[in-house]
Amino acid sequence: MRTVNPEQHARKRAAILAAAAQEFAEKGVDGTSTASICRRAGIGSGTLFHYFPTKREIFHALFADDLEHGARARAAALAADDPREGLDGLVGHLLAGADDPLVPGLMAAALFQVNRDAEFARLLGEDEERTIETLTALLRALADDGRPPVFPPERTARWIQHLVDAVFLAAGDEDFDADRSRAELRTMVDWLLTGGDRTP
Amino acid sequence: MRTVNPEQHARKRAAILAAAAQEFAEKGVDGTSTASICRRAGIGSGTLFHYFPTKREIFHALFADDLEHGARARAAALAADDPREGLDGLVGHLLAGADDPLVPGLMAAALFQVNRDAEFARLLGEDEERTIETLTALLRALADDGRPPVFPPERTARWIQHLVDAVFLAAGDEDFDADRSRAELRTMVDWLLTGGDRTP
DNA sequence: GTCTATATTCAGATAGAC
DNA sequence: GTCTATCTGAATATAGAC
Repeated sequence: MRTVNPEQHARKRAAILAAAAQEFAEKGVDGTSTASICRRAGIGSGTLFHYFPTKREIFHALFADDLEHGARARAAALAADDPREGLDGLVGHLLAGADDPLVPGLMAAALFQVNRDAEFARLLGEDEERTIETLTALLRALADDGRPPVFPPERTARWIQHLVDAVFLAAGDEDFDADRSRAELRTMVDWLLTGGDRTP
Repeated sequence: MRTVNPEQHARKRAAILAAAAQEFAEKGVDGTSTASICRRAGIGSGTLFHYFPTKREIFHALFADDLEHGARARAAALAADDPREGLDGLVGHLLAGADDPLVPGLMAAALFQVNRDAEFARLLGEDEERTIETLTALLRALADDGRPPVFPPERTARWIQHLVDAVFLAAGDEDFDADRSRAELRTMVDWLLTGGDRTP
């Protein structure tokens, strides 16, 4: 009998998600029809629903895949020798992908969906919570090590998250330069961590 | 003959905008029908289109009204005796309204609309540009006065704008506290302006 | 109430793995 | 040769605009 070929399945799934991402970024979730996703992916509607049960789940999967990478990045950050190194690595991971041209459209679609789709809100909310927890733990480790941040660890963690969000928001700007923004963000994080102290 | 009563007209217009704001925040521009705005405002569809030519224009008006306040705030900031005072005042103005419960929904709707409605994008884009110009001018004045910011004036201005955006984004969070966020933002702006120097 | 748009289902057709 | 993964596109159901 014929069996599932995991590689082939994964490849096609990824192709469908890529097509869906373009559509969602351009027209949002509600404005995108399953037919247009099928057209772009070059498949029939039956195939689409063979891979995903509903349109909403396609959108969720688009983000859920990234969240798994996030979990690994958090684990790596906590396992780092120096909390400061772990923190830098995690921030670097959070900023990855900021220069993807689909970011502005997908960000708008996601922000909109968070207000209307409770399950999606939970999905993103839990991931953000985990990130805050990890950042907070790293900041506490630094504080215990005699390097306390400017605000309390939990609030500093929130602000690092805010700064990352700000970079993603700026990604839609005319003159956005991902590398420059990343460098400036690092300077600001550095200040949040040290208050400008230059004691090595 | 019967003449328009400007006060009555403005009152009704404001009432319609308030009803529309709720609908747009909940369901976005495309998801909102003119019928639902009429229902919430307690008016007939004929009345709605007497005040506004199209649904899109209602959405534009919602923001255009605020932008006029912005123009006045910028003028006041430039006229201040000390650039630092003008800057603080302008930042305060930009943060006003962050605790309005409709902010998360309207922010999502606006961000989405910017990607799809060129005229709306121009409306917000020009206002943002003016704000950046004003902030940049104030920062240059400070620099000429021997108080240069951490990044070049133009980039520092962008970051102040980004930080304000980030606070608005955070307004949807569970434990959002507008006053605390405002205070923290002021601390960070303070650092952007001085690099942590405590020379008075 | 009618009518359009579109998410989802289903009955089949094809083809690869055993 | 059989069985199932994979795919298709017409059919269905339904929501919402007018």
